[in-house]
Amino acid sequence: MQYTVKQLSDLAGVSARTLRFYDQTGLLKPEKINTSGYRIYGTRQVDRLQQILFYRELGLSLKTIQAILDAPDFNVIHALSDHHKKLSEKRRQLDRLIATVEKTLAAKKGEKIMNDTEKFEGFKQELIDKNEALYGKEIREKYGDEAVRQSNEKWKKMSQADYDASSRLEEALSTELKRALKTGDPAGQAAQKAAELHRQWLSYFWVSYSKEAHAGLGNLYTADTRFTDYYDSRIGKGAAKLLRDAILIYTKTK
Amino acid sequence: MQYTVKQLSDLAGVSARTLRFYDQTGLLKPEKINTSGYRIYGTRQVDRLQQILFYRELGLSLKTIQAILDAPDFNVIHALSDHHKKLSEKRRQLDRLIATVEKTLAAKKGEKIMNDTEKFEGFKQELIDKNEALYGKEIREKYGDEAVRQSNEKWKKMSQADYDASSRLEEALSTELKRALKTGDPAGQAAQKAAELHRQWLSYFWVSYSKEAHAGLGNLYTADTRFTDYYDSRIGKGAAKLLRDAILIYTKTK
DNA sequence: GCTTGAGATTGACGTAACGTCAAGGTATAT
DNA sequence: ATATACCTTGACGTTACGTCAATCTCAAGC
Repeated sequence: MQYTVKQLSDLAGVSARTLRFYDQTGLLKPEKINTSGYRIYGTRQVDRLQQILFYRELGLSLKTIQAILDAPDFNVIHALSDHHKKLSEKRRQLDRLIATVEKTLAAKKGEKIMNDTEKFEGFKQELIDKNEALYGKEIREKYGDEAVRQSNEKWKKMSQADYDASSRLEEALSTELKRALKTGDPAGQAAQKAAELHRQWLSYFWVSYSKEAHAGLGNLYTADTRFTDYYDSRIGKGAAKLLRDAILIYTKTK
Repeated sequence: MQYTVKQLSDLAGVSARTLRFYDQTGLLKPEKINTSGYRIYGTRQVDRLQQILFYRELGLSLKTIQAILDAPDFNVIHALSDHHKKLSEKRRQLDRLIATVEKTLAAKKGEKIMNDTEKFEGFKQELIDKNEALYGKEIREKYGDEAVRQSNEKWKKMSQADYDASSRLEEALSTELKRALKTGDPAGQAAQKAAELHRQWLSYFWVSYSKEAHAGLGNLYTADTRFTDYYDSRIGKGAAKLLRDAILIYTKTK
């Protein structure tokens, strides 16, 4: 069997550059060079390459490998037994390493959950307060104390899962809004999808959804600099205004 | 406590050159430079160095380590998961390699003949090959070569962003499945959410989605020990079966 | 005060094992 | 005849430092 560089490299799973490099260093010379200057490898080279890769896997330097393979008393069977032993050992090492990574990962995840929970609690309280400050009076007047109490209850009961889900929605909204910013068209597909996501996201926080309230919140986004800053800095300049316009269109047409 | 390069290098067991190099790349800047131009390290730097060496031990690149240390809560889990994946891949490859050594040894001893392809069976580690090995045969039989080819094409073109997104989905799936395991109910909210996430995840790998194919893959999860082991070890005992059942319900009812 | 040896500094080049262009020649199918 | 895939030889880039060289600083001993 005869192979060119590409053929052998495909066979062995190494790059053509690697084979040229091995030729250059004398580690693996081709069987011959044809009239066009192409490297041609034969079966003996294939076998030698296999040996090289075994040793390479063990972490030996190419220099060392060459010395081993070119030693006059090199014994293939002995070498292979040796490979087997060392590879098994290496696998045990790798297992230990993986276990360590897993442990670290578990610890970090634990940390993150605690962190998120804490963040979440703080975030919840903040939002309840903000909600109360923004809408409390108005809603109280319109729908009575009971509605406000219910809303706040819902808030407090909001589970971690809900929070996670709403976070994911927020991320999706952010992505969509970024896309929408490229065209800047509030009636476009991306912007309308963003508005829809925003409605879904809202449903995690409001007891009942109404188009008017949604539109009202949209207006707030440009009227209140805290919101504008939040969206513009996280998503891009003009994001708050774009979202507002998208919501206005969304609530009117859907 | 304050240290010069040599003192810190002795303390931490790294060379002074390493510390200078870390300074140069910004990975570990000294606390201050004294009037003679000496680098002076403080306690915070000692702690950071410890972190660096820990992650270095795990095999992460200095670039990655810097990213982790400079953006703690965001990057670390993803980076470690990523690394874990790589290490696991490496482990699987090692297993195959050991098998190849055994085979080669048997061939040499028994004068059996191995063809050139067999000689390198354990060495290749491309994702596509692996994907092909895992899903190829089954899917090929059921849905034809074209589907597999297209899927491989999709893989090749899959961008880093997609990869990241699919990793996140995988993580979310894992979380949801763990939650579902607590009740064990495949029709429950968590399990159904897991099935949905699994569908989303799949969409990153399959060109076209069909309920039948999805259900088929679900069945594979319990029929094939490779999958069962994977899910059960990573998520919990019975995870594979639960996911299968959830998928079956999901594909029938949605 | 002077010497001496350890330790500090900034370059700058070296190393391993390739990866990645660039510029050009070759084989082959249409 | 041309497109495409594959071949060639440079030559520079990469990672994580090692290894000089030339020079400066510090603490100790005489």
